[in-house]
Amino acid sequence: MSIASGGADRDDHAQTGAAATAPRRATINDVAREAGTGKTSISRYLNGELGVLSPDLRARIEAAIERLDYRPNQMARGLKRGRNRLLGLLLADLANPYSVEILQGVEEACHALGYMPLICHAANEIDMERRYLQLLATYRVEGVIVNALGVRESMLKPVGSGGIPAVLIDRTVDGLDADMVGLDNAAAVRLGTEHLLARGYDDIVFVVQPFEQVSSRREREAAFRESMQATKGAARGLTHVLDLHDEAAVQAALAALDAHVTQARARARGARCALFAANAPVALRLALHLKAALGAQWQQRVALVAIDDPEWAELAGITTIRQPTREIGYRAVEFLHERIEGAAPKARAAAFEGELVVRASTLA
Amino acid sequence: MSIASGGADRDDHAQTGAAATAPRRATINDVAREAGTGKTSISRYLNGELGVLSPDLRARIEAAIERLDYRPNQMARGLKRGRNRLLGLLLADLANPYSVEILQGVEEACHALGYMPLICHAANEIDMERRYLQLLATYRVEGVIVNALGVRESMLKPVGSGGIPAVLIDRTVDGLDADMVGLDNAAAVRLGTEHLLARGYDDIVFVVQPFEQVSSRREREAAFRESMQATKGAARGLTHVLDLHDEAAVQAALAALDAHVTQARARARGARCALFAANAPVALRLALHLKAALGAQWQQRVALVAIDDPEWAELAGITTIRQPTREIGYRAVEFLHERIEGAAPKARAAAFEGELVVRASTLA
DNA sequence: CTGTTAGCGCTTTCAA
DNA sequence: TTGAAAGCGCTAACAG
Repeated sequence: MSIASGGADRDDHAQTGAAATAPRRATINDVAREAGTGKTSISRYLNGELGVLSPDLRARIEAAIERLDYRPNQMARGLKRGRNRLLGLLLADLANPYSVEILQGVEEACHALGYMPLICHAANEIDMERRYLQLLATYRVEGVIVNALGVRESMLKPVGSGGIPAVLIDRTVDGLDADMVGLDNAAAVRLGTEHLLARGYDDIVFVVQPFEQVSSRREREAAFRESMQATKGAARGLTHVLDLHDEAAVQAALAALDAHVTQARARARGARCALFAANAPVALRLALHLKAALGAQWQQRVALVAIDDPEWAELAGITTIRQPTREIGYRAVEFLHERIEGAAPKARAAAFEGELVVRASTLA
Repeated sequence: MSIASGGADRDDHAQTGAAATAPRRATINDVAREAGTGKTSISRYLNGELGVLSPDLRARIEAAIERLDYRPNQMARGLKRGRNRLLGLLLADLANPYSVEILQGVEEACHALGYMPLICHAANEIDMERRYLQLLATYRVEGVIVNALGVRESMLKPVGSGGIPAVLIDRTVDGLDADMVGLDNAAAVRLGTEHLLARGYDDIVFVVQPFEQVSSRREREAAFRESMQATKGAARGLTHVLDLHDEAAVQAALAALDAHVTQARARARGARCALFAANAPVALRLALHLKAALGAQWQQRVALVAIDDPEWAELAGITTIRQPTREIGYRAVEFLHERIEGAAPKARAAAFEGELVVRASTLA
C-alpha cells in the first residue's frame, strides 16, 4: 500500500503514470483556483513576499494550501530559477568509517544551509566515479563534493561544461585547482611518530595502502619518512604497502611484516617495535592479523598507532590520531556554498589538525 | 576555482545566477540549432528511438551533442514526464553500521534499476524525520525507503497527498500498511539463544535499547522471552534495557548488569552467564564496559552474543547473528520499484534469515 | 522520417 | 495590490 492520503480526497481524472489510481498532487494552479486568484499571488506567497499581499488574499491562500495539502514542486522551481539546491557528494568507499563521518558532517551542513545532498557511492570502482559524476551533472547539482579514488582532471571535466563548483575532500586531484578540505597530514603523522619515539619505540613500520591517485596516502608516507629522518636517534623507519583489495598480496605483506618484527626483536633484546597504520581500514587488517598471530594480548607485544579513530579503537586499545571528520565535511559544504553564492575567490584549502588519542597499545 | 570547462568555450551573455562568469550549459535547443534540426529529433535521439532517425541526422545530432558537451536536464525531463527517478532514503542513524550497510544495498540497487537515491539522515531526531519527509515530497521523489525512529502514520501522511509509495526497513509503523523488509527477528533470536543454551550457558541477559516506536526491538525482546520459556531446562532469562542516549541511565544499567552477573556466579559455582545484545550499538557499549570491568580477557568470563555483525566483531571475538543487510536494502528498492511501476499488490513483507557466526566469545 | 505545437509547475517581467 | 503572459528544458501528440 501507498502512504495514505492526507489531504482532501479529491477524485481527479486518472493519472497518466503507471500507478493508475494515485490522486494527482495539487499544483500551483489548483491552489490558485481554490483560492480564487492567480498563480502569481500564490508564488509570491510561497516566496515570502508577504508584504505585498492583502491580508484577505493571504488568508485565502493559506487556507487553500492547507486544504489541498499543497507542496511546491522543487524541480519546477529549480527549472525556472536555475538553482535546485542539490549538492552532489561522491564517495569512494562507504565501507570506510571515514566516509560515513564525512557524510554526517555534510548532511548536517546541508541541512543548515538549505541544501539537499545527492549521495553517490563509487564502491571503489573508478569507472563508477565517472558515471556518477555525469549523472550528477545531469541533475544539475549546484556543486559537488568529491572524495574519490581515481578521479582525474579529465574525469571531472565532463561534470560541467559550464564548470560545476567543486570541493575535494582528503585528496587533491592533479591539475585541478578546486577547494580542498582535509587533514593536515604532515602534522598528524608527526604527532604519531613523535609519540612513538617519545615512548621509546625505535623501530617503526608505516603501513599504507597503494598510493594510486590518492594524494593523502602519499603525503602521509612522505611525512613519515621525513619525521623519521629528522630524528636524531637511531630509530629505524620503514614503509610497507598493504593492498587490501588483493588478499594474496595482503598475506605476503603481512608475512614480511612478521619477519621484520621478529628480526627486530632478535636484533636487540629490548627492541620495541611499533606499527603505524595510515588509516582505519589498514589498522583493522593489522589488528586482526596481530590478534591471530600473537593472541588476544597482542597489544602487549606490538604497538599500533593509526590515523583515523574508528568506533572499535577503544575496544582494541589502539592509539589513534583522530580527524575532526564531521567538521571536515561541514566545512566542505561551506566552501561550496560560498563558491555557489558567487564571489569566487582563488581556490582555498583547509587543513584540520588531528588529535592524538593515546590508548593502551602504546602505554606498554 | 570551478571545474574547468570541457566543451567549446562559448561566450554567452552573462548568467543570471550569482556565479556571474559561468558559461551557460547547452540545452536541447542549442543542440537542435547546432545540428540544424528540431528539438524533437534530439529528444528522440536521447530517448533511444534510433530506428526512427535517418543515419545522416543521427550522425549530425551525435556530433552536435559531442561538440556542445550536452547533457539532458533530468529536472526538466522529470517535470514533463512526471517521473524523475529520484528515491528518498530516510535513515534514523548513520552512526549505526547497520544503516550504512543498508545504504550500500540501496545504492547498488538504485544503480541497477536506474534510480538516484536522495539520502536523509535524521540523526535520531524525531522532528527532523518529519521535516525530511516533507522535503522529499517537495522533490517529488517517486518513492521512499524509511528506517526511522519515530515516524508514525501521521508523520508519513504529509509525504504524499497522493500517497508516495513507501517501504519500511527493519521497523513497521503502526497503522501504516506499507511494504516491509527486514530480519526475521524471531528466528534470529532463537538462533542466538539456542546456541547459548546448547553451549551450556544457563543464565542469559538480553540487552536492548528502549523500545520506543521501534518494532524490531520489541519483537526481538519478545522472541527472547519466548524462546527462553520454550526451554525445558532451568535456564534463566532476563531483559535489561540500555538507553544509549542517556549516559547516567547507561551507568545504572551496567551496574545492575554487573550485580546480576556477580550474583549468578555466586549462586552456582559453575554458573555460566551470557549477554545477548539486541544490536551492534548495544554490543559495543557492553564490550567496552566488560573490557573496562574485567580486563582484556573479558571474553573468557562472560559470553557475548549480538544481533548484527559490525566490522569489529572478529576483533572482539564476539559471536554474532549477521543480517544480510545489503540484500535487505537491495530488496527494499526492488519492492519500491515494483510498486512504482504500477501493479500495486497488497503490502508485502520480506523477512530475511540471520546467520550465526560463532566466535571465541562463546567457545570458552 | 521530421518538425510544429502544446504544455509539465513554477517564477518573473510588465501592465493594470 | 494583483494578474496575464512568457518562458526554464524537455517530451509527446499531431501533423506533414
